[in-house]
Amino acid sequence: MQTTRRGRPGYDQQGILAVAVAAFNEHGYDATSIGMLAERLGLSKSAIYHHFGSKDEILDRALDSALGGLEAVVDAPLPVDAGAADAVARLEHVLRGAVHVLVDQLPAVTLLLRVRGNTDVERRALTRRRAFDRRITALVAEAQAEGALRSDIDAAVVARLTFGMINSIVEWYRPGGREGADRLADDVVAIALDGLRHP
Amino acid sequence: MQTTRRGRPGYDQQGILAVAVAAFNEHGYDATSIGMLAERLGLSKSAIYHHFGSKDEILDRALDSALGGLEAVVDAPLPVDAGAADAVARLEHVLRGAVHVLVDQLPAVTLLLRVRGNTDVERRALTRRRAFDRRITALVAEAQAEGALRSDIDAAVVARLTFGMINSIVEWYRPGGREGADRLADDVVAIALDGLRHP
DNA sequence: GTCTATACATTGATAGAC
DNA sequence: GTCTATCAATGTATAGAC
Repeated sequence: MQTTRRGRPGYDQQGILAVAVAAFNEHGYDATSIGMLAERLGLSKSAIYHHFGSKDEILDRALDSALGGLEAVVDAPLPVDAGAADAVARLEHVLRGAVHVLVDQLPAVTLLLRVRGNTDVERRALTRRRAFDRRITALVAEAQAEGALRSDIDAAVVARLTFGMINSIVEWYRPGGREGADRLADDVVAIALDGLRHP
Repeated sequence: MQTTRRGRPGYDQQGILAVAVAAFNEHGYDATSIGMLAERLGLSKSAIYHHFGSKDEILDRALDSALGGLEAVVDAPLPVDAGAADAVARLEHVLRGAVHVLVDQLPAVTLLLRVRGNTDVERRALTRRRAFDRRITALVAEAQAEGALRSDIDAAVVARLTFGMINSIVEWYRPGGREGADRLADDVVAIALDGLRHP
């Protein structure tokens, strides 16, 4: 890890990455030139190429960070005890975890959600995203089989619509707003599981 | 309207528009060059400039089409009778209508949802989108005031999450799939209003 | 670790013939 | 309504000095 900052004026990869991801989200990856990044960083274009081999590599690092965060949520869905929780409880925990990853890594996840698969880097990221989706769908199907969730809607559709709701948070959530991540996760779970209709 | 096709080999604006929107959605607006459009159309670059003044103008036309469709849904929310329906019924009707517009104008709406506001054309489209969002939020607030919807979640958050769910349909829905638009609208309304939990 | 200078491809857009 | 030819600007990336 060369994340340790020693020389004062110089940037390290993390510093450049943060600025780059912000710029990618503002203007889109393609519309963001290396020159624009250089300007924001107060560097020359070639200084950036000292840290990253290509523009694609910058994107690759950012996407890996976001995917790692999301994968960690489904990899460790156990809240406190090791007791085998039912599928709905695990699903609810995953939904809350995903909201928190979205909020905590807002720029990287935002970038991830806009990837369309036009380059090798983007296609690899999409493959990992699809694997994530399949695990969510399996969890939904399990909860349906347990009789805890309604079974009149296809599990894959449920997974897509529910995560569509969660993912849309990157479109409007800004840190420091009225809504905290915990409250937001409560709202998402409330709508997804119990609906908007007044009880 | 010069949509009427007279000369056989020549393209009209609509024909070019359809190909352009598809390309924009595949590669992103910025990554799609006029040269790529010319190639797909079997035309030269300058032939395209005969139909549209600029690349921006092509985007403008496409976004206007998508926005018009969505605005029509909230402008005429009355199903059959002119009787003043309650707010929940009107909201449900708007949700279903939005799903249908998404499915019917999938390419144009997909493009609209990816706009970030980097040019004047994009900013104008975003302004119209925000006006649409405000009308949805008002409808939700009205339904909450009537006591039909739960009031423990902010109306604006409800509107954003619900339409986040609907908008995410463009990410995976493909015409001709198992799920028809009507069925999909049923699923969205079922989850949003009544939730996933087994009754 | 940063710079200047530059190579080389591609871009959006225009001019003018047919 | 379409073409060829061309422009100026901008893009990614590299070479080599400090």
